[in-house]
Amino acid sequence: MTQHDDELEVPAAGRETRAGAPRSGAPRTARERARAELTREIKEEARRQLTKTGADGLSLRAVARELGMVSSALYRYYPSRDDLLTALIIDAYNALGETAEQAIAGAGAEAGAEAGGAARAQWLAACHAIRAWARANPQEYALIYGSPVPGYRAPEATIAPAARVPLAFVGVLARAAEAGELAEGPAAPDGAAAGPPAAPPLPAELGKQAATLLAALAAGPAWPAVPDGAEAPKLAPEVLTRAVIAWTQLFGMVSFELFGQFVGSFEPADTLFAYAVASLAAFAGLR
Amino acid sequence: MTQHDDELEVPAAGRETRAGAPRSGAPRTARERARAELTREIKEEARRQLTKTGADGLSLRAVARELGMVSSALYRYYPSRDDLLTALIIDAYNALGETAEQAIAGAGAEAGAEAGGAARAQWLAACHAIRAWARANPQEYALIYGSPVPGYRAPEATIAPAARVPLAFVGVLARAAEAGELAEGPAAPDGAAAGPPAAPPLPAELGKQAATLLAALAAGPAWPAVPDGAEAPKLAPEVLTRAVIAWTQLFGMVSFELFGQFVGSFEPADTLFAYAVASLAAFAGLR
DNA sequence: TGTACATCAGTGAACGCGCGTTCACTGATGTAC
DNA sequence: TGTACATCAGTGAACGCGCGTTCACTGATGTAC
Repeated sequence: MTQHDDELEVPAAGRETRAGAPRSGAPRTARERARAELTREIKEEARRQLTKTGADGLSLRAVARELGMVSSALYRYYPSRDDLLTALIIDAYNALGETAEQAIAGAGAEAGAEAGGAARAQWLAACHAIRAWARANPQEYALIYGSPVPGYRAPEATIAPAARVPLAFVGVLARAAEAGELAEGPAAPDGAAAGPPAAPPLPAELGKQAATLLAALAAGPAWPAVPDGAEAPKLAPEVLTRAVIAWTQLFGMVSFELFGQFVGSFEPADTLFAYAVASLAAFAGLR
Repeated sequence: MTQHDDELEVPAAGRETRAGAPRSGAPRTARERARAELTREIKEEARRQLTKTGADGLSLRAVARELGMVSSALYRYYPSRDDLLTALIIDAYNALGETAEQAIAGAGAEAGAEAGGAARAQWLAACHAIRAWARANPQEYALIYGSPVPGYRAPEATIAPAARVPLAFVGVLARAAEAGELAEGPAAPDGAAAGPPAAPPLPAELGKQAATLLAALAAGPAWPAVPDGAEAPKLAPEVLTRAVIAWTQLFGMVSFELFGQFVGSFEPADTLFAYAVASLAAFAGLR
């Protein structure tokens, strides 16, 4: 499976030939170029079909048909249907992750002028970008945040891409903490004036879980979007926990909107969404 | 379709014979009893299979096989696969709705002694009951709150059962409003002492949507769990909107837990869940 | 209470479809000398 | 630069499977007189 995962992205190149050293960089021979291109085309056609049929309607034969190939030819590129699905899932996570990261980068640049509130602007931008992406790519969204495809078990290779969005949010909070833009620090449980979120204190077990996760993040190689600092910034468990809650609210709302739970009530959901996102940014401590 | 929906629950009884008047009540003849029973058994076997295969793995042939019938025989009971699915969906919505309603009723009874906070206890009880049901019936949960089954369009008959949970929550809030248990009334935008939620004011459009929905609820026949009062209780648009946000958070969190987005971080999610639910109850104004 | 007829449940065969995957094969592309 | 061999992409047929739905049928259950 690990071998496959490598092949999914850059199929022949990046693999060792039997005789020589591993090849580097981009494909060189016509064969390798053709292979890389077809691997991409198959994935794109599969994504196109996903749009119409949903995750488990995805059919290798239909993809091959549309590409003018015979179905068995696909097995030169993806060893099974599940591997093709995995590639689509990874792509979707990455696309959404990049969307969020770019929104944050963009909001950071814009809001650079004003002194405070930059982190809040980034947070809101990420939320709105995520919603927009989900609305533009509902089937890909459903693929990663909908009910799991029965019989399919996501391989480890999906974990890192799946973490990009949460990590992006954590990055925003970390920068906010450094810049002193959080309404409530870990040691200041009740700053009355500025309107801090009125949430109950963390239960012990929850605080431990949050601390463990923070430690893992700090130790991990992929602390997000915090330029160069070898040390991961400190973040209070309270803040992380509230961010997680805001995160679940965000995706709960997007899912409800996409999956039709709002029909007949809060539609269009734009205003509700903006209000909710702003409320939960405040809840997370951003001001 | 409307005719079918009637048949799904009480198949032969409740329909008119060609010659006479509509039959009333429970099935009388052996045939009618057998029919009602088999209709139920088919649905239950289908639900059992759902547990293993997921929504679109549901197969009429497999259900028939398990019941020792020939597949075509099922068409005497459900005119198509989609109708069977619809029956399962309606059942799931009703089961979850009833779970929530009973939790509320139970918490109401228990907390009847203490003066205040009854509504808050009911709210929390409903949230925990919903999560427990979802964990106990993950496939049924996925059926109604997961990604929509491609090619299936939910008929109108699902709307009312789907509304039970949100209506139950609204009922709790309505009673809380009457009892003066809400932290923030519609006319009191900033009660400083009691720790009101620090949320931005409602945008105009959102207030209008909420008001429209409230009016529809008041006019509708199914104002929930408010004993007898012909007039629907008044609820501030702000309160309704925040409740909707809490509602999306609840289901977002349950979905994340069930669909595996928490693996490796906040698991077990019990403490996180309790904390989140309490926080958002406060956000909705319950104290 | 008994008979004649109508209704209905369940059968078994069939239609027509689509799927994932394997396998022996051919022809083209690449490599080593 | 040219030839001999190895690698690889794509073909076409096949295996074995399962599905939803239709239809003419039989036998049992129900109803009217």
